[in-house]
Amino acid sequence: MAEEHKLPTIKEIAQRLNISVSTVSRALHDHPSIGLRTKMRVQQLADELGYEPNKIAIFFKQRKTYAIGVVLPSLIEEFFSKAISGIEDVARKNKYHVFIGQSHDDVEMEKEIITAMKDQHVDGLIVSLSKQTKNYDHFMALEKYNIPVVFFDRVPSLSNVHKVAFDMVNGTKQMLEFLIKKGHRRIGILNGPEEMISSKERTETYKQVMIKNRIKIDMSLVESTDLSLESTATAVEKMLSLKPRPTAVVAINDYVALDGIRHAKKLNLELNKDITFVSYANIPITSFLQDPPFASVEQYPYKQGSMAAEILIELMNNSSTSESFHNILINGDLVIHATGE
Amino acid sequence: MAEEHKLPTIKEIAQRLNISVSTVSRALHDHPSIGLRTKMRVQQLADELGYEPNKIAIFFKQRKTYAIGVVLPSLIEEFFSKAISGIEDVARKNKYHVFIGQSHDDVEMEKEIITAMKDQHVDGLIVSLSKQTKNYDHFMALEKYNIPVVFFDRVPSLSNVHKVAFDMVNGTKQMLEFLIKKGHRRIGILNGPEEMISSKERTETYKQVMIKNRIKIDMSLVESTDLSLESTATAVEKMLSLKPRPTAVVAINDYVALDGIRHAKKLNLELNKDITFVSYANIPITSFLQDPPFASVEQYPYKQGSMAAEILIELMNNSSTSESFHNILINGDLVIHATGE
DNA sequence: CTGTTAGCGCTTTCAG
DNA sequence: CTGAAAGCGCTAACAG
Repeated sequence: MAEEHKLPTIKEIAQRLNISVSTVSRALHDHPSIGLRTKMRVQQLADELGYEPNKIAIFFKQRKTYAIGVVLPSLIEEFFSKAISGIEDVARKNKYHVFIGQSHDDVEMEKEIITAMKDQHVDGLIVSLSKQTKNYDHFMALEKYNIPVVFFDRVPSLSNVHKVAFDMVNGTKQMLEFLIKKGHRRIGILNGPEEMISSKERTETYKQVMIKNRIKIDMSLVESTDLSLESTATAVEKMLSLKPRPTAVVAINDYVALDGIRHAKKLNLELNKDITFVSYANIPITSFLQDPPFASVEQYPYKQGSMAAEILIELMNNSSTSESFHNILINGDLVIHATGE
Repeated sequence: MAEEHKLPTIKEIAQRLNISVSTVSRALHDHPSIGLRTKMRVQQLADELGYEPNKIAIFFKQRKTYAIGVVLPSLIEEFFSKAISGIEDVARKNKYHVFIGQSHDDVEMEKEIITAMKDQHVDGLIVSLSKQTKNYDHFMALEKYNIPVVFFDRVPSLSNVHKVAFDMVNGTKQMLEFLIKKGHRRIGILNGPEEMISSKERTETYKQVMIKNRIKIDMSLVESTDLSLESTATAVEKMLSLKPRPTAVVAINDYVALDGIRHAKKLNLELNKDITFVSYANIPITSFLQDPPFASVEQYPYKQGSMAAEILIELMNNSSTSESFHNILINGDLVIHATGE
């Protein structure tokens, strides 16, 4: 069945045409210094034989693979799969291919993937950090191989790296101001793990907005979850048993918000009346939900991905000049889901 | 910043040690015929210099890339991202890397990706077809390059290919028998595009089960959607305006079922009483839904992915013998979501 | 306009 | 036990 047809090479073309391989190579590349006659003869024979350049040989020779690696926590989160689409589109436009690796929020896995990608000689990397990652040595080591890295969404707390991230400060301000304008004074936060920069930023912004609006800050209104089911349940429970209960809660993401909503319903609280939940958007089917969060901040994952890819491509082209570091902030937009209140 | 440290090669090690490259190569590979002394000297210097083999050079030499390509319609569907995880796990265990490409259900895109992967010299491919794909020439062409292909989930209607798919006949039987046992006699089908094998199988099984249960077949109870929003809306509308109305509806997937459910509610039908919806599972957050489908058939995407990968790896190892074709059917299981009825 | 030659890094006969 | 040499397919500097 499988005929061991070894594929034709420029060498073979050269022999058949009684010319040199370099001429063939040049002809195939439409080099200006090749005579039209030979060019055509070569082209034609190449077509006849079904010649296709061996990309691996070319990669080897050029020291370039036209591949970019993408490392992220999980494809299952719609946020990331949308980001990938953004990356892919930009990559394709620039003739690059994309390798994807999932860290599943495990640092060791993340390191493994990075190593694998370095071994495969990707020309550059786009990374969203695992939840566990606190040390960035495995990324810094890539400099040695001249592999540029652009981080997105979950970015390191370093200034000497390239990154694209959601503007948490601004997004959170929008949310809080929105709630305050609606009359809420007692606003809770269901925050993420304290190690994540975004969590810190959320807390800081919270304080800042409260001060600006002359609302006294009550840190018992800020609960953290490591995003596991149990931890989230505990946080939600604590939050809803506070006295007095918050009238609005900002959750780190839609899933956490939904957990809060379920719990509130169990307590027979009327949604968007006794208590309002808002969050940062990351689930697909809000429209099918009975009680969606009242509003969420859209984080534009496709845009984050495509911007990261654009920056990376720029870096790969001017590998020489690493003058300054990109630090892009993506502005979120408030989207209202529910009606009522 | 970026030091042009070119990476050490075996040649360099050889020179420094005043031995030949072949000896270095063998020493590094722990070849039995190399003296312990030299072996150790080489190993040590290699460590000192931070030597790492140039994989691209090796790929080039070995004509093998240890990469497998995965082509599927969309990562955003949880079904596929879970399948990927299955593929990745098996691949990693066998030292393979995974390239992913999304066809976005576009044949042209699918062809492009296949070409790109062929150019990158992947050692094998795992594919779930785009909705549009009716002609399989671009896959058949891969034989020429000795790239084996394993299809999964959306597989071609050919017998001379390797494939892993959900057992639609069995899954549909389970569903229908379940409904019939619950007393339903007038059962509708919201089917997928007629070109998809699975749709045909669903219809055939429907007829078969009806006959077996001595229920007269009414083909007006079978509606098709091409899965676009409009088409689904139309199909749902037709289905629910049939007289008499079906008391149960089997939908091709959860999204279609949810559309049906929404529409039924608009008509003030009581769910799981006036009308019951069931479907084939593919959404993540059933537990958060107000009115989930009453039951769905779990299709085990992770398992489909990992089995496809295992078959592929087997094929890549014995590229010689393409004796017979794998044709695996995965059994679904009925999962009840709602209570009541 | 075309050919010769060297070489990318590594593996692998074939000879010692 | 070790070395020399060829070669994978392609590009490009150099020389006509």
